[in-house]
Amino acid sequence: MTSFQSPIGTHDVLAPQSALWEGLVATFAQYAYRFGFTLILTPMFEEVGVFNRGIGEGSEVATKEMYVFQDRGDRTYALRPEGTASVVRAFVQHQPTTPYKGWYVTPAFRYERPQAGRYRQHHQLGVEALGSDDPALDVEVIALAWRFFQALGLTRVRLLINSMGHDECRSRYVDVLRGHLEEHRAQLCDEHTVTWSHNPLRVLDCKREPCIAVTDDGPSLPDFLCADCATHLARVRHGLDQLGIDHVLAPRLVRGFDYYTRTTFEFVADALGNAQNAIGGGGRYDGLTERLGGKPTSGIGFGSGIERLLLAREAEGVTSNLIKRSIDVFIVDTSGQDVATVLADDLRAAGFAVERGFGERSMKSQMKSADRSGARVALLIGPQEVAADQITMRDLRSDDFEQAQQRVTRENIVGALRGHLEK
RNA sequence: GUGGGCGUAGCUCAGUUGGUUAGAGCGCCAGGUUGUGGUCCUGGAGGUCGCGGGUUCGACCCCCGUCGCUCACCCCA
Repeated sequence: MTSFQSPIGTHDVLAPQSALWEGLVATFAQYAYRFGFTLILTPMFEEVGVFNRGIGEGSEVATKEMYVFQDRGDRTYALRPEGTASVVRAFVQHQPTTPYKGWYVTPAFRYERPQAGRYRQHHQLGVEALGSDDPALDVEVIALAWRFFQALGLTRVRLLINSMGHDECRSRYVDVLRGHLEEHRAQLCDEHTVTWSHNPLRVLDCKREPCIAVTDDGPSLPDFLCADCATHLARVRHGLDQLGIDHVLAPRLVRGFDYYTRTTFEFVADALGNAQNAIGGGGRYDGLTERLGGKPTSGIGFGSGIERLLLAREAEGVTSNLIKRSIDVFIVDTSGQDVATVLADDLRAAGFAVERGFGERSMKSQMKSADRSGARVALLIGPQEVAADQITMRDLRSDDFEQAQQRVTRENIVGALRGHLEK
């Protein structure tokens, strides 16, 4: 019989790696709550229009990378390629009181060729805050991300920030940019000599020398902001300065989704040496609720890729665990399994993480399992202990047989164990 | 979608110009007398050499195809 393996671009995560995921998500949840966000769960698939209208039909993700499928009722759905559109759809549907602040953790799906830091199923955590256009909210969202990265132990992270303006500022800029590109279209890279007029902003994002040269001495987006948008950007930057969050203005930062207005930002991990070094990003999307059929409501959010965060930690050599995931006690029972069964239940009820030997294995063999389990203490139960209604408590970190080991009565074991582990 | 590298035991890898029963380390299991892990010693289990064709007296090795992994371009988390 042939076996199966995980689909292209997907991965199974087992221990001990999975403990890093647990710790990372728990850390994010903790910070999200500190900042006043509550958890939101939305379906992993949506009507395809949620994403087409949300992130923009012309975007790379919507046109080439979505997992679209028909269900048995002939409805057209798509697995979500990012987090924001679903949350905003839910916001429009349920109309919670504002300001609404939700955090999420979710798989995201994009049909692409996998490579370092890029997968067909990856995982994002993020927040969305709707109902206020106060730049102080932008600052909070960015600060949450920043503090979270710090908590993960990341130090080599740069924050790039820009403003897309609102519709009018942006279209004025795009017009001028288009003119500039037309004038210099012959000097653009091979791809953009053909496609520059379709979406001029994309050219800013191009990493090839010719396009960089052309756009470098072209119009700069921040110069085209209206007074309100310019003030907004300035106040966001002022807030970041107040918090000591270093950032640089990145006039060519436009990002891949069409919904952004005003503030956009991206976190780059310099420890990641490849092209997939963006560990998070986001921005303000003041027109998105309307595009999804709701009332005008301003919003801002950010998303971050779990796989990339873990890669960045690894690249920086951060080894902290984030969460404890080891067992406290291993029960070795050579008198049959009855004592172990009840003792394990008692200890678990008392809050200990308990593992035990299974099968009629020798004490030596079970001790070996105890050692490998990482438990600090082994509890030994053999015929002698059963006869005396006692348990032998052995500290596995010690190599001194006499000191490491003591007999405890069955009824005192919880207290003795607690006392020992707290030492 | 395009291109480079790679697929041998659970893991990391050897495998000479194609030549008998395919190896190592780690891991796993069991022993090293009378109930005790981590070091040491001994033994053992475990592989359709990714899969399918082809060349050859003979293929892990050569050729073709295919699947997968990986890296890069593009784009993004």
